[in-house]
Amino acid sequence: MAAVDYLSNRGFVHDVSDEDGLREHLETGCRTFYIGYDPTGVSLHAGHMATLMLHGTLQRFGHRPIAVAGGGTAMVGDPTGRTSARDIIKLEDLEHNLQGISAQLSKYLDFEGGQFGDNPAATMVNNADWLLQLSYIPFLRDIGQHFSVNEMLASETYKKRFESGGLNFVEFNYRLVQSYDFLHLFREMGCTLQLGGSDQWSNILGGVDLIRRADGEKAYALVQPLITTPSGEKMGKTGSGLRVWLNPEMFSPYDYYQYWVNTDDAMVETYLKRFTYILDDEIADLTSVQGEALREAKRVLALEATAMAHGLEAAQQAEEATKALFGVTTVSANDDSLPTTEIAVADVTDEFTLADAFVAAELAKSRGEARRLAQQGGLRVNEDQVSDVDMPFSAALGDTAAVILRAGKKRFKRVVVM
RNA sequence: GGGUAGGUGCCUGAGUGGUUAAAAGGGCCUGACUGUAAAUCAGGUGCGAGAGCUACGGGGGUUCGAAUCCCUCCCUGCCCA
Repeated sequence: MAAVDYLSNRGFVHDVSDEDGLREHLETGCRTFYIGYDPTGVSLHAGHMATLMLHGTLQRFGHRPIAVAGGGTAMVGDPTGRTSARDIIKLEDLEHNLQGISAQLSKYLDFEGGQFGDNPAATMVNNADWLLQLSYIPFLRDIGQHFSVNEMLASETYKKRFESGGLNFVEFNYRLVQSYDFLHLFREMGCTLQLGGSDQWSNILGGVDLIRRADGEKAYALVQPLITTPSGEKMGKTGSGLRVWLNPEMFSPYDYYQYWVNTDDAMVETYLKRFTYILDDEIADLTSVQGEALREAKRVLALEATAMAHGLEAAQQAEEATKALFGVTTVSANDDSLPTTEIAVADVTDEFTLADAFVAAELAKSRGEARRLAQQGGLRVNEDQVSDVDMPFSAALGDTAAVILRAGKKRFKRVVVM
């Protein structure tokens, strides 16, 4: 199947600059393409999944991916889709962020080459390397001349910013800078295609236009639909607003698995298509059912997504823990693959109450909250409902060294006294 | 640079000297119902066992008492240059 058709079937295509041209282009050789990653955090999160999958998919079709870390553009700040100016990031943070992100990219892209047949290796570059050297006057002369202010002002992106408070000159230049990236990669690395989310459409087209105007050459743009939850939220946050980080230190594989297994019924098919490499037929089978049976599809989704981000072993552990907690078998407090909080023996005095333990395990923000939860019947030690959060933790512990604390139906922690 | 309107809890947004830890909505949490889904319903939602403490952009002041009045600084929008 042609790459373009696969992407289209899987729901990756929101807009293409020249679909027939691109199909032809991708079928007649190994092409170089890029996606930009914003290094404003130390870790990517589930909101980046769509991008990572798009990136990895095309590599599996034998094309060469470039991941562009926006080290330079992060210093400018993309005004797209924002109602206020982005914080401009500090240089030292940037370095740190780039390291974290590149480690995660390697889970989704093959930087060695040959992992999926004869695919070329992916490369990562930092646009700070060329952007920071630019001289203002030559840039204005060579690049600025190709951009129409009228056109930019008319665009939805900038119009919105005008209405909601205005934007500064730095942000206004973002379009030129990102377009220049594409031109640079085209010239230096033969990159002819830029991918992104549909919010990047105008920025990416800016680059396509620039390549045509400056060098008289053809380049392509393809953007994918942004996925929102049925309640209209962007992906990548839990209900309580926590980011679903890919870094296991920041968001455990168990929680990551839970994030996916809790997928809304209506989104299961979309997610399977976009976030796994499972074949179409199998997806069709999994999603042909209704009601409770859909949970199997969610299980597969969660396992695949977790395995990709954290490895198969971690994903299976998360699945086991899930079965134990929500299934018939009981959880063992001795199972050290469960998310665990360690408490020093010395801390477990008679003053240290059950409420303190729940706070320590991050299942309650304060003792007051633990108390409220208990009143509402939401706290458990192992299987037993907690009625008195002021009892010493040691009493609840008995003569064991580990217990399972639960808050509500879905949150739990294994607590071990060391 | 001048004028003007603002900055309240996770968010939107009331409150203009005293029962205001701060209306109302949203969000979130817990429970019921379920399928670890959605929808619905009930309760909860600063810290503290409590006394009490801390909170309405920052700092200072007036007052028995301030989110509310005064001074000052910072920030944002709008209009003019």
